[in-house]
Amino acid sequence: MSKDQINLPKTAFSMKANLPIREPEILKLWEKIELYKELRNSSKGQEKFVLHDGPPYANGNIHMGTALNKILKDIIVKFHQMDGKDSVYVPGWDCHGLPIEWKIEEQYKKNKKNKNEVPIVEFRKECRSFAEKWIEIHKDQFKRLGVLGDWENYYSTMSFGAEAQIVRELGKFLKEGSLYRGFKPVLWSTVEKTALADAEVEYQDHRSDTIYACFPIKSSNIKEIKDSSIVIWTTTPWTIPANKALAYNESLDYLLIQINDEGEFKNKKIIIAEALLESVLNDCEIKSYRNLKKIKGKEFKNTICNHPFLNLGYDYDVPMLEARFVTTEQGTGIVHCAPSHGPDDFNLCLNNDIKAIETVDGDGKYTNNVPLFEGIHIFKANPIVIEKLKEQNKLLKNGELIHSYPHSWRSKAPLVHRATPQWFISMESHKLRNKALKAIDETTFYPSKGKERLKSMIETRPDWCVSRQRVWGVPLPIFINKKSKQILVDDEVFENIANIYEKEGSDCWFSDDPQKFLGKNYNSQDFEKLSDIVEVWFDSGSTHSFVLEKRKDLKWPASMYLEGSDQHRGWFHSSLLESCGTRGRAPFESILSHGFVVDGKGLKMSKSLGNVIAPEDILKKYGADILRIWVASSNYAEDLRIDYSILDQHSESYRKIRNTFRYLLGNLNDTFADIDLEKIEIKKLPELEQYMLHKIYNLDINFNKYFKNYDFHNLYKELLNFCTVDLSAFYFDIRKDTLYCDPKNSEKRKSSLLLLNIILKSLLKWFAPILSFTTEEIYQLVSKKEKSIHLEKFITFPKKFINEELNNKWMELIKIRDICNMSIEEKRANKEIGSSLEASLEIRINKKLFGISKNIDFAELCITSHAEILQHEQDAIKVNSIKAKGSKCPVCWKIQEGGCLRHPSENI
RNA sequence: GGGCCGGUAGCUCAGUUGGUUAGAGCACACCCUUGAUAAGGGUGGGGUCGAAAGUUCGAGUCUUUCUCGGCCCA
Repeated sequence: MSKDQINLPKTAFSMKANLPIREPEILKLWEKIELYKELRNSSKGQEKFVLHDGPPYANGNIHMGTALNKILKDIIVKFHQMDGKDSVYVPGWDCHGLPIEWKIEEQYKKNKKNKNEVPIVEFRKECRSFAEKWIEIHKDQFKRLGVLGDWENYYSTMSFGAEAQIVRELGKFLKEGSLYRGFKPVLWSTVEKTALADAEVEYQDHRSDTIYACFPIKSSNIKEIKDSSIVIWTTTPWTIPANKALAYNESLDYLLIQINDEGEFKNKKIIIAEALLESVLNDCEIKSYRNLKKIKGKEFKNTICNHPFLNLGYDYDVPMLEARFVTTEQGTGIVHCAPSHGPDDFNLCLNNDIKAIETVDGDGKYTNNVPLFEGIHIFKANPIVIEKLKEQNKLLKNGELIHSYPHSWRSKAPLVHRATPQWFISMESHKLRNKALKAIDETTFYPSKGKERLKSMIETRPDWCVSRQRVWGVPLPIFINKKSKQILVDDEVFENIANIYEKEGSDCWFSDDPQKFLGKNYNSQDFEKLSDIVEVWFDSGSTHSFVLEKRKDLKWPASMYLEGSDQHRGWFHSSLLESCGTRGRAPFESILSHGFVVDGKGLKMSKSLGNVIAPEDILKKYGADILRIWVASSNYAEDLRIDYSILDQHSESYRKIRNTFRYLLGNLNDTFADIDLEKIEIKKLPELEQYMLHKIYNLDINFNKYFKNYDFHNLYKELLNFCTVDLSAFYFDIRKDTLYCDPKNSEKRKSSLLLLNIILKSLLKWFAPILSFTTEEIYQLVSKKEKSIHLEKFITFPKKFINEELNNKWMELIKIRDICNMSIEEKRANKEIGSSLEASLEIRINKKLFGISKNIDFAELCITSHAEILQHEQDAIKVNSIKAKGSKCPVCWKIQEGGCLRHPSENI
């Protein structure tokens, strides 16, 4: 029996994918045909969908989080493109900032160069070329993932145009008056006279003076405590002159006690946390005391104290404020707050309208804002503070403590928190908070929980500090009048600076004559030029202004911002504030946030756990399409797990999908007919084909529903199930007989080929945004219509595909088929039957089922040689399988008595 | 330490307003096939829904506590 008599599948589409080799070839094709340009040309005039890229930092190789982010973006961009929109994607990079500064400094260290001896402009040039280098590396890595975008015309926050626009944006805040000069504590070295970043800090043991100091109650709702004192403990007595508040924890219990010991404090009443009673009594050597009252923390609300130096000119109120950072680890359970000398203190005070002021200058000496202490160096102030406290009878005890304390990595000198002049954007002065909250309400969030997350952050955040004392960034375009101390606010000056940056970048701020920036209307002698730079979140928060607004191919606001959920405090946040401040609304219509990549057990990836997987490893072992399946099939609303066993399982699914395509291509012999769906005469098709068209229509409805909600894991599951359940195990299996063994011109066979064509076209398009490489590989094999699958649009299926009645009927038929299979399996287990074609079915069904089964060939449906249907009153469905009688047709392998009717000449 | 989010079969995910024996695909086991063949088909096993307590006639679903994990803040 020769095999040329049957129509076996034949295709050039290999079963083995070999994605790591094949995908780069497809990338070359996309480059050759200039796919991104083609996409733009072909979508001219269509409604725009603009997913605005959140810029990754141009530093270091991409990791799984970046890969996830870019692939998710690409999937969404491609979906909208195929949905008929002009879906534009312009990738960008965040370039300024500390991490790059460090990298350059590290290089200096290696080469024994001193940063301070390098001119700023030269240093900045090195930062710039460092960022440029990484942008190029990232570009290739992102392209390799299959991400389509305008790679040639990407944006960066360090482009001259961006730097210029950032100046214009700041100018808007300055002009409005919401950008103001304030003070904020930063880690400061009085030796180097400079601020230090966290990474420049070394912790070493340090001996500090400690004090227990008393703050007398001035007024309180608790009447029993009015003649008593709050006791605080601190390791920095020199900050007492800068004290502005006391912090307590409302969930702690406190005690009012009276000291009985002889001495200065006899009969004095003090308040401390109950949990710290023992340690305070011990430290302060209090032998005898009386417990007067227990106080709940929350009762302290609205209590006001006096400063211990009340009689020395410190005659302001010291309010008690509620703070969660107060613990019972050490001290008294009440913390003294100097907003100029601690971040916690600063934030707490800021939220209670107590601003930090300049209490200590760059050298470490008190300023004239501090009575009694002006001109004294803070490191020499402790003994004086202690002495004054004693003098005022406010010192319960003093001592010493050796503890871990921050030091400069260069000079090894101890550091302090010092309030330095900083620039803030007010959340309140021009109703920025309200505008932002309203904008959040007008934004769609995927998943919806993102809305509350962003909202609660905006509701409570303090004013936005936009200045940094660093080098690698956009200089704050601020001049201060030396005499009046007024900030220069002049549109012409801002625009002049912007125009200069536009031409030559912002380096010149540090090197050129200030007069160049001031123009003709002001004399540079009269002004101090600031050397602060803009914090990088303002840079990236402004991308909408120099990317979305400036480029003709984009639109403002963006259709979507899409980032990891950490960006609720990052880019989503800063973009929202910047845009609400300057334009009164959000720069996005929707926000999609995704979770974090964790390992197979749900733990975060870390070198020490050894559970890190790099995108590169996956690309080498599996290919980008497998990674893209992983993205599509994971629920991004939560954290996304990945390990090799998970990837192995996804690559199994990929094989199933690939083989589905291979079956289609094989039976179509790699020839593809583009069928006009509207012209199909559905009623002339066999019922099985009609039923499949209904399934396709239904699947497309779900597909669209899921896509509209960006619910890709359900969408992918739906497609995968269609391939395995409806095609492979059902339609394909049943139709093998017809496709292989019917004459080529048989109507039934032609109908099936028609379906295969439709299925191929549908699957290619449905899968294209996810399996970008594999669908292209197939498209290149069969289609001559367009240059790429990605230039195609989704199919609109004709309504006439719908046939609910038929669908209901076939759901019943499939139930019967399932029972037939169970019956065959019984006989198979007994070794009576092997292949299902060795079986003959006796199906007994009730009247109703019998009615709908009249024209149905169950032998065909169940792939048996024979099937008989009998009407039975009792049983709904009962099936008995017996071994088929007769001889096996050498062509179609059916076992029939009296020979095969289809292949009579082959019978022996 | 605080805030927010989450924990359903080995894996990826469904589970409407609380309502029958908690579902799908993959993986697994066994069988069949050898004309999708490093493929394909069939059948089957597998979950005390993170834990405990509570509300209810009834809880995967509501409440509380705990636990584990993630993000942000400190």
